[in-house]
Amino acid sequence: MAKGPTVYDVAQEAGVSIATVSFTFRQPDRVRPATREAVLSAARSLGYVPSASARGLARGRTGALGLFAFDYLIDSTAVAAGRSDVESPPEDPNESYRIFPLYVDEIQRGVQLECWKRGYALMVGGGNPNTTETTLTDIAGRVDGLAVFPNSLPQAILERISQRIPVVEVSETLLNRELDHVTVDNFGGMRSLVRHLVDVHQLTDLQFVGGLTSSDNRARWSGMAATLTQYGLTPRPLAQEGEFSREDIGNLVSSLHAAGALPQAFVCATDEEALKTLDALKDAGIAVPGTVAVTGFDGIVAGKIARPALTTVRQPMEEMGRAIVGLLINRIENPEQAPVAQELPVRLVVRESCGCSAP
Amino acid sequence: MAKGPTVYDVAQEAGVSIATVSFTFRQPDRVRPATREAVLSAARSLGYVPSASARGLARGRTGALGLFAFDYLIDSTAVAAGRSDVESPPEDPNESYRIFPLYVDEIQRGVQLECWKRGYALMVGGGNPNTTETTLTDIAGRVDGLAVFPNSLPQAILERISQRIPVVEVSETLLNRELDHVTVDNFGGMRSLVRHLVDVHQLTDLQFVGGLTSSDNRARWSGMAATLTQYGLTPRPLAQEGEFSREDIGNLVSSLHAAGALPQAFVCATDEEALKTLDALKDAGIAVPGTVAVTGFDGIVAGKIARPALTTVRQPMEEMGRAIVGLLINRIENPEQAPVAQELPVRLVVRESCGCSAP
DNA sequence: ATGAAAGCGCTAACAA
DNA sequence: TTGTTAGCGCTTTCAT
Repeated sequence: MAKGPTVYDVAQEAGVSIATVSFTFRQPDRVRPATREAVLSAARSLGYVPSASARGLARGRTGALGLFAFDYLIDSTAVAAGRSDVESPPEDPNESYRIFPLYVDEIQRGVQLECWKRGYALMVGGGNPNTTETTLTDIAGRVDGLAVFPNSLPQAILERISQRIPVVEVSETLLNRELDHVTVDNFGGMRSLVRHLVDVHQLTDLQFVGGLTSSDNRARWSGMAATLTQYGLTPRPLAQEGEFSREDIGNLVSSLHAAGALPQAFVCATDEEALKTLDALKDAGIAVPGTVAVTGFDGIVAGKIARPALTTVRQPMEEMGRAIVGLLINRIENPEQAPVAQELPVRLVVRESCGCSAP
Repeated sequence: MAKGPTVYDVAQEAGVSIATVSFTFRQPDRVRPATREAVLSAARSLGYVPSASARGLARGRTGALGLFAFDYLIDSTAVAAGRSDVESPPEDPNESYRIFPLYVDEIQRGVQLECWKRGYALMVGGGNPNTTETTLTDIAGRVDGLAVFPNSLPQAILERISQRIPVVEVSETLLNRELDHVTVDNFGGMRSLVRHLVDVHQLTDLQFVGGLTSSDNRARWSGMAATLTQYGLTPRPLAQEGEFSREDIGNLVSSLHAAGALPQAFVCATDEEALKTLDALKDAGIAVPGTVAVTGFDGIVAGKIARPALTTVRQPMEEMGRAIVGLLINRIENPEQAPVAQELPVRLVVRESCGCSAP
């Protein structure tokens, strides 16, 4: 690769100064048409490609945004297990994970589209258990703003980066509200869901399933609790505080079953937990929605394919991605503004697992 | 965002020169341990984040790779229609496309993983019908190498970029073999598939379905033709040269059906076409695999969910992504080397649509 | 082992 | 309208 031509080469070829070359690209109207043509054709014939590094250095901004996500290698075996109609044994290692687009992917898509639309380039970074500080500052040094998924990187590093460039968080608010972030109406979504269960299906005995580690989950739980209270009903207490594994859920189900104390519905904090619950219930030979209903939250694709299809609350993932970019750009242009928390609406998606019949 | 600290600030704080600061980060062994500590702690306390732009300018390389893909908004309605067990009407606009990860996504994943592993940052770019030259050179100016999907951008632009930085193409060889590219063993894959159809299912009358516009498709077709010839069989001539739409396939199927001239199998060039064929056959009330078999090529996820599940040839997408990055980095480090064409193996995936029974 | 200094290619005052 | 020029922050000889 020969070192490419620079502004100097183009300037010489066109018989103008480098400033004129720069203007021609940045503010075409500032130069006389004839000059512009000369520069453009010189650039074209030379195969000139402006150096983003040089420009970034000079302008103090890179024109790129970053997206940092944890490198989730989901074990879809567990997810797939809930779907009786899909072959379960992975055919080869390549197919053993990521059968469906995940939450993260869908948001990433929104981020990409919005970035391009707004004229920003997008750098994607991936965390993994041993993300070094170097990797991280490396990407931080390349962008004008960074979007991060919850838990995708240590709080200390996050803090440091956010001192340097705007950072927006998805869902979670780790750094005490100093950062912009986008969330969804978890409380309201859960309220709609619970109302559906109570009003339409006449259910009164609901069990929440989900850890209370994320703020999303906490909001969902409180939405459920508050709504039931309005009806004069009492939600079943939580089984545990932390994350629920497939095994945890299996144990929960069997002990409840053994005690003859099954709820009328398992209201899960996330689709993933709901899928695991579907799976556990199936193992225990308990009919869904016949004997007990199950609901999720998120709206991931796997829930749509599951049988029974999962009733859930869908987050507007693509919109979230776009909103993230909007906040980032807004803050880049407007650094001093107070932190913004943008809340997006969710939508109840009624399918089969709540007791409604298939369309 | 206060302008962040620079090498100068760190140097001053640590009581050394900027060169020493640079060395400390680039070649830690070149500086005395005590010095190193001083610099590191100064950097830490100042919250120093090196500027990628400055570094890129100075070194002549950005340390980033680019991936450019067409912004495929797949109409999954057609795809979903082939699956009788999945609700077909999209619930909302957000769900009307991209139900499953696409070919492109899976490759992108491989690219991401390999980039991070090799210490490169990744910029993703998205083409759309009106990608301007500006957008494009903009991304070209930011990276040390670019991976492009076929048809994701005009050949003229591609040519220009490849003059400046290494470019590797996925599958297609547009620019007359001047570029590195990765392909898969389309010919061999099709041979395995045809042999399966002939040997196991005793089929002798096969109809190819697919446009001959891509080199992948051409290789698949010739693999089929050559293999049948070896058996002394004759492949059905192609119905048309260009791309096959759902409607084209519908017409093909009905005219064949009306003429009582259905083949024993439709061997499709891609999974997407196979899914459309499944769909068309279903509309025509023709049983698959009972009356006629159908096969695809690619191994996209939707084919696995379809009913009957699609027999196909799977491309090692993640591997392809990794290979692309490998070629790119190799050429960056070794610019003068002759163009490389790396061919990856494929694997026959027998499912139901060929007549085999579900596992 | 460390410092001085010359760029890397571009932008943006400021002049002309 | 166009040219001059001083950086932007970092790397990298070349001295010391």
